[in-house]
Amino acid sequence: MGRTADYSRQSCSIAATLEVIGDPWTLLVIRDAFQGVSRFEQWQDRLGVARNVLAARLKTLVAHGVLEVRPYSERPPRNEYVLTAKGKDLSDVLLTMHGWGSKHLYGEADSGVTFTHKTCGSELSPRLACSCCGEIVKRSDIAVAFEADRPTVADVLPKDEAA
Amino acid sequence: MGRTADYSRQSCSIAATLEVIGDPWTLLVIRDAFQGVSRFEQWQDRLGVARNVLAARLKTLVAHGVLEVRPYSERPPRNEYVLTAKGKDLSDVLLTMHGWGSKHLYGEADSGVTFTHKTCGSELSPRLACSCCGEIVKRSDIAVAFEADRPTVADVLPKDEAA
DNA sequence: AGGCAGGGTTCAGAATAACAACCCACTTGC
DNA sequence: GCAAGTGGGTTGTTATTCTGAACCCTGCCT
Repeated sequence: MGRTADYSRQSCSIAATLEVIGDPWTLLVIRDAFQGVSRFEQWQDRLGVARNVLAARLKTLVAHGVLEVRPYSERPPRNEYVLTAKGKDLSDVLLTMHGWGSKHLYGEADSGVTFTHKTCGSELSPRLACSCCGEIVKRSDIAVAFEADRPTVADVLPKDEAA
Repeated sequence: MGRTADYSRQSCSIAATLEVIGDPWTLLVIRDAFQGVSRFEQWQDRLGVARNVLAARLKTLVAHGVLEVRPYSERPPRNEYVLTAKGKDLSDVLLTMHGWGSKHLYGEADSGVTFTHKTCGSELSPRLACSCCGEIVKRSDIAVAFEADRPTVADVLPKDEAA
């Protein structure tokens, strides 16, 4: 389920990541999860997404281990969805996307959501740092390497047989 | 064009960014562009995407100023597509996605593409740093703020009247 | 001329997303 | 006790989008 496109023959972490978060609405669902949304109706209200699509997205995010189902009521049966550690690690992706959009799309206009870095008080505009040496990464300092015969996306992701 | 989903009523840099790069295949097109791909046939060979979809994606990326058309031959007329500065700034998004996929999807398996940080020689696993104070950003150090009545995505993006 | 390459466009048909209605298990109001 | 309301979905239909394959055009090669 999800987009029609099939990335599974690629052998690339980016393609694999897109297989998980690349469906329409998915990343906005995750964005809202970071802002504390955890229930079906809340997402539905905020996004205006079709209910069946939302249900499908939540299901596949759970299947991929990004969200976790947590029953918060037995009678009547009610679930909420919370980010797992894996899901929380997507914050970097969201923040870099926010940074790019703020810089290149909104410019000075300023969108409705801003992230502030508490320790220094400034509005966060993230740069990438190398976790090994701590330096800010410049594009020119990056070398890309290709290796053949690596596992494809299909090898790595669980089948979405959510039938 | 693109995904059916309509994010334009949102007021959020993330949604705006998704409006530009959220269509199926788009981010893989950009990934390949970073790896030096600049011509129609190259993308088509590497991605296996339908030709009309590829043509549509290139068109909207140009419309959004992520790619730039450059004729490299007059007779016969031939175009190539290269990343603009705006497009090159998407490297951070690609790198964080690669980092997440490598860590959580491929794990030790190692996908076919790796990024090396030349200055320290290690495989790059990016962390976010605050461009203001230079510190590595921890999730707990981030405060989210909402402001009402900001321009929506529709206000900020050019209409895709690529008719 | 015939074949081929690059860069597309134009179809039909299949797979999704959108929209709207409906269902079920309670809980609350009267 | 029963109607209405709420949360969390499912089940249809319709409308778009993607896919796949064929086709077009300009020029180069032989």
